[in-house]
Order: sequence, then structure tokens, then C-alpha cells
Amino acid sequence: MRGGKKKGTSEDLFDQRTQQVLQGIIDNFISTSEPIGSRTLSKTLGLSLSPATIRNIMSDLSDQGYLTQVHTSGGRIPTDKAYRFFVDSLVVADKLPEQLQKNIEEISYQGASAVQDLLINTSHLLAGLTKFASLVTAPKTSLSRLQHIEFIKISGDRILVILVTKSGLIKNRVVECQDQLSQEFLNSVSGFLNEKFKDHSLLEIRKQILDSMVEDKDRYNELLAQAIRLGKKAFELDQPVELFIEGQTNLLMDERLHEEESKNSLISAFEQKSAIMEILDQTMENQGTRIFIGLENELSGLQECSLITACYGNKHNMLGTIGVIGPTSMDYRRIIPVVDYTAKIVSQTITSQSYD
Amino acid sequence: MRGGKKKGTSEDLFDQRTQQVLQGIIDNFISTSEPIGSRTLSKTLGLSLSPATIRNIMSDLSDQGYLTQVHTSGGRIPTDKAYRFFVDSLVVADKLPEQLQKNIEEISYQGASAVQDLLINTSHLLAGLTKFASLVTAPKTSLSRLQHIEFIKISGDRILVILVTKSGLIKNRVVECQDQLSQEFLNSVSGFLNEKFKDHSLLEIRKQILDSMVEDKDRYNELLAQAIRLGKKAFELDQPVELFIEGQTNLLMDERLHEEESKNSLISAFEQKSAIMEILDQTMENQGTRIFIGLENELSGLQECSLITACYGNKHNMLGTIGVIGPTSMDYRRIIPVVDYTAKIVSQTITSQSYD
DNA sequence: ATTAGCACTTAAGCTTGATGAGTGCTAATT
DNA sequence: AATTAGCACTCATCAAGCTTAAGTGCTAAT
Repeated sequence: MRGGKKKGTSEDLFDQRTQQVLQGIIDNFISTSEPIGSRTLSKTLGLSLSPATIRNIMSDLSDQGYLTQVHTSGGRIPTDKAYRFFVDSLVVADKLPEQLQKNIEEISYQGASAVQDLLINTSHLLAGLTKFASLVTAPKTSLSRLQHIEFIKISGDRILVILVTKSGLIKNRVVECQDQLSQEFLNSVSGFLNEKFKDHSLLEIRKQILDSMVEDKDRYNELLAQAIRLGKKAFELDQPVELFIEGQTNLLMDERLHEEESKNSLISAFEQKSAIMEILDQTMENQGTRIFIGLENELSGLQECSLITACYGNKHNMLGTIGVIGPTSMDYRRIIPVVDYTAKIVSQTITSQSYD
Repeated sequence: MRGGKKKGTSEDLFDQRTQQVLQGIIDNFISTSEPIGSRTLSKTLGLSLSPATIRNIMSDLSDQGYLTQVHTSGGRIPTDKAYRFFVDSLVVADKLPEQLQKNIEEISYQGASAVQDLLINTSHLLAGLTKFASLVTAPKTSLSRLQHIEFIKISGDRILVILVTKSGLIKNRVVECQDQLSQEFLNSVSGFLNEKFKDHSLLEIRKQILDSMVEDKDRYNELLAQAIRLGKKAFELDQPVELFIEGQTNLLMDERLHEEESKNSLISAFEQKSAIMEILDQTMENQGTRIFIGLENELSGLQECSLITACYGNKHNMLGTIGVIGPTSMDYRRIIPVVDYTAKIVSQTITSQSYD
């Protein structure tokens, strides 16, 4: 090993020249996806350094794990560690071009329809703008608080349950019901539930309903009994993993992912929706944009990709996460602000559509 | 040209031997995706014919457009025309294995929830069973007839409109509204609309509402006025093309589609949802399974694939179409019954969930 | 500390030749 | 007249050998 300026103690501190070389290699790889060698680099890089010098620097960087070679003499490419360094040193990401800003803002122009539509639009948009795969999680139903519940009799034995949460989610489900209940009666049931449970989280409501079933078992009036019976059905958790993924095909067609095997493991990663959910949920702990590069991803299928996430929410809470999955050699400077700004717009829109 | 038994008049009538040879070539290609030559075929085929004889038959078949060669001396493969012949001569498709039947029947076990859920399950199922891409169209909202409409006030200036159609579709949308309307008033409005328009198609309703806006312009009571105003918003057509596509990735990963270019054109075909819708809509004219092989597909991106469709409906009408897109060399004997039976189960389920 | 020079490595591209599966045609066989 | 054997020919595929261009590490000179 060749002694660097900083005498190999703290590996993460480079002199400026080293950093410029690393930057050059990263830039090159992001735009061409080709390894680069000392000679070429010496020319393209503005610095007047001979290939030999650059070679020494590159050698040091390799020793420290920032570069690898695909084959013995074919130039070098950045490692995950290099991208990590690069991303960390991106103090301010690029400003988003105005046209893009406008595109993103459009997702909220769809009138005041349901939050789900907004999220679907968002995942569409992200996939389209980045040409990668997009991920969007919906607010957790069970943590949302009740804004309104309604029962509508739509045929002799069928009742439509409609549930609106404070966060703007609208859920409907049809339940069957043997007892012939009149619409008037259903109205009083929903009136009762609305009054009793408005602003409570669905999880909590569910719990209370189950509790009261035990407590008051045999001694309540008709209304209460049916309220509990219907409420039980209405608040059953049936969450079919609320995760929207789009643009998987973009990713599969990206030239940077050529190996059949990595494509396959990507596909199976996408099929583990609940695993993805878990990862995205974790990002809600501390807000702001987060970036997972290559092996930093827990899900093995994603370890040849980078995941960029940002969460959205209203004044009170973070509600969900949006994200993009692309090759590790994606153009972070372009993608990060897109994800960032999109999350911001989603937050704004959702705030205007939610009921707190 | 070598004179066949039938002296080249009607090209579609083969003697039995010719047909067996063609069948052999098709079978071989469906299972191996490799061209086959006269020698190999003479061995694998049960008939005791020399390679030379088979060669002559193959030559005839080539002349008539049933076979092509990928390169001058590398065996032959079936053309679209051959598959068409093969499919047409499939009098009875294979019986569906019991296990598969059970799998398919499961789509309806999800309780009596909305029709949309059923359709999503269906497209999931088809993609999973076939390992190709699946298509499912929802019943046309505008042609569905009204079962129930309801307005629910969920906040000061927001009204949730819920629309249930006879076919079991449930649509909701939030509309904003300046006037402060009480829930009681909204109930009378929905009562009015339900009574007046139950069983009418949404298209018709919309038309009548627009008409009455002109007619009665200045001279109606408060209820009527608001009914029309809200009705107009409620019945606005905003159909975001109700087509569910799944398993695109299956298709992209299928070894039989190797050329980058055909993958790309497939992807862009999938993006033209409305064009796909149109094709699927046409299949509803005459019910039963329909098969479009290769170039028979109008949509150019699909011309290296085959599309198999079947429609579903209730006692009165065909409502929508389900389908599968796979390589032209798919195993028709296996796929056709899957699509067929799935359509049948969807029909049954939807009949039990719809309100006529 | 930097650079020039040099011997060495390797992927990729090219040619060459052998092999094997296939073809069409003609003449012999049944 | 239908079938088959025989033959000359075609072509994709593969391996071997060769060249080139871009790259590397090391050492010695600047």
C-alpha cells in the first residue's frame, strides 16, 4: 500500500485530488456504465495529472474499497461504498427543473377524490419520471382514525359498509346479513358508531368492540347488539398489503441490469410485498429522504439496486412512504430531488384532503 | 412444388400423415422451442417413415406456409398459420386437472366483497397459473344499471358519492360543494335519485340529467335543483380505463421472447391500455373462448404473441373479458381450458354478487 | 512527489477449420 | 407411383489461435 496524504488512518478523509478522481470515476460510470482506466481519466479529468499518478491514486482507492475491477485490466468502477461516499457528500442535491416540478404538481390536480387515487397517480408518476420502479405505501388503515362510517342497505341481505378515515382513505366492503335490517335502523347504528368512535383509531375501535362483546354479552338492547355485530364485521382487518408498485418493467429493461439471475431475484423481491412494506415502514421513523445503496438493502433481491425513499404525511403524522428502486449507478443527483419533491407534493395534497 | 395428395387445390386439407407430421413439429416446438429436422422427427414420430419422406412432406408444408426455417439448414418451426390450424383442430381441449379447478374456484371465496376485488384476484390468478400476462376488464360502468346511489356528508364542504351498480361495481368519489347541505337533505336527494333512476343505465341517467338541466332551467324546487347538480357530478364519466393487467414480468422473462426489440414493443403495447380495451371489448360480441395468434393481433406489439380471451357475465349480459397473453408457442391445450374455466367461475361468482 | 517507461494482463474481435444437423435433388427400389 | 437411399451442399456453433486496444503494477528517472 502506498501511503496517502492522510497516512491510512481514517479511511474516509481524502485530500481534494483523491476526491476529484473518485468523483470522476463515479460520474463516468453513472453516465456510461463503463469502467474507466487511468489514461482516459487523466484526459477527461480537468486536472493535469499523468496517468501514472492517477494510477497510484486509483490503487489507493481500490485498497480502501472504493473501487473494483471487473477484470484484471479493464479499468475500474465504483463500489457501493463509493456511491455511499458520493451521496453523503452531496450537500445540496440539484435543483429540480421547473418542468419536472410542474409534472409532479399535476398529481394533485385530480380534484378532491380519494387518497388512494392520489397514491396510484404518484406511483405512476415516479415510475414515469425516473424510468425505474416506484413504490408507494398507503397510510396504515388500522392506525388511521375514524372520520365517518356508514351502512347502506343495497339489497335484501347485503349491506355496504363505508369507512372514511381522517387521513382521507375510503374503504368499502359488502357484508351479508341474515337479519332483515331497515335502512333507518342502519342509520341509527352508524349514527351510534360515529358518535362513539369518531377520532379513534380503527385498531382501538376494533379492540373496544371485541371487549364489549365479552362484557355486555347478554344484556344490551337491540341497537347496541347490532352495532357491535356490524361493527365487528366493518372493522375486521383485512388489509391486503397496501403497497403500490409500478414500473417493474422499466427496471427489467434497464441495460444496467443485464444478468438474468439478478432480474429474477428482483422479481421475486417484488413479490415479497410484505417484506418491502416492512422496509418502507422503517423509513418512517425519521423523516426525510433516505438512500439504501446495494448491499445496504436488507432484501437480498435488491442488493444490486439502490432504494431512495421519502415519507409523506400531514401536520400531525408521517403517514406513508414513497420510493424508487433503480440500479446502484443511477443518477442520484437527478433522482433524489424528484423523490423529495414528490413526497412534498403528496404531503401537501393529502393535508388538503384529510380531515384533521 | 411437389403435388400433394389433394393436388394443391384446397390448401387446408391434409391427408392424415401430413397432419401427423405437422402435429409432431408443433408439439416439438411447443415443448422445446427448438427447430426440428427430418431425421430427428422421423425417429421421435411413431410412424415408420424415412427422413427423406418426411422431408418431402415438410417441404410441402413449407410451400403452403405452415412451416418456416430460421436459417437454411436448421430444421423447421411452425408458423402462425400452423398454430391456427392446430388450434382449430383442437375439437375438445384438455380436461382441467382437479387441482387447477380448485385453485380457480378459490377466487370466489373472498366473501361477498366488491366485484372489483374479484377481478383483481382473477387477474392475479391467471398470471400465476399461466406464467404469462393476464388481462381482465371490468364491466363498463356507463352501461351498468343503477342499483343504489348515496351521498354522505363527511365534512363541512365534502360529500362522498357512492354508486352501486346492478353488476356489483362500487364506485366512490368525493365532491366538494360550497352550499352547506345537511345530511337529511342529502338523504332526500339520494332517495329521489334512487327512485327516479333505479335500473337505468348510468349513461342514460347522465343524459337525462343533462337534458333536464336545459329543460327546467329556471323553474324547479330546491330538491330537484340540488339533485340535478349533485347528480351531474356523481354521474360524470371519469372512467380511468378499467383494465387490470398482471404478470407482464412473467412475459418479459419468458425465454421464448428473447429479442430486446420485441420486449420493448410488448411493453409499449401494454401501455396502450385503451387499445387493448378495444380489442377485448370486441371479443364480447360473440361469447366463448377466442384465440388470436401472432399477426392476427391488431395491436402491433402483440404480434409475436398469442392472446386467448373469454368473456364473463351474468344471466342477462356479457359484462367483461378475461384473457392471457403468451408466446405463440404456448401450450394451447393447457392454457385454453384455464382461461375458459376461469371465465366460467367469474361468471358464476359475479352472478351471485350482482343485483338482478 | 511526480512521471516515464516497460513488461504483463485481459476482453473483445477476427479468422480458421472441424463438426453436426439439416436441406434439395436425383436415381434406385418397392 | 410412392418411398427411400445417396449425395453434394449449407450453415450455425464451437474451439483454437491470433491481434489489438486499454489497462495494470512496478521501478527508475526527474
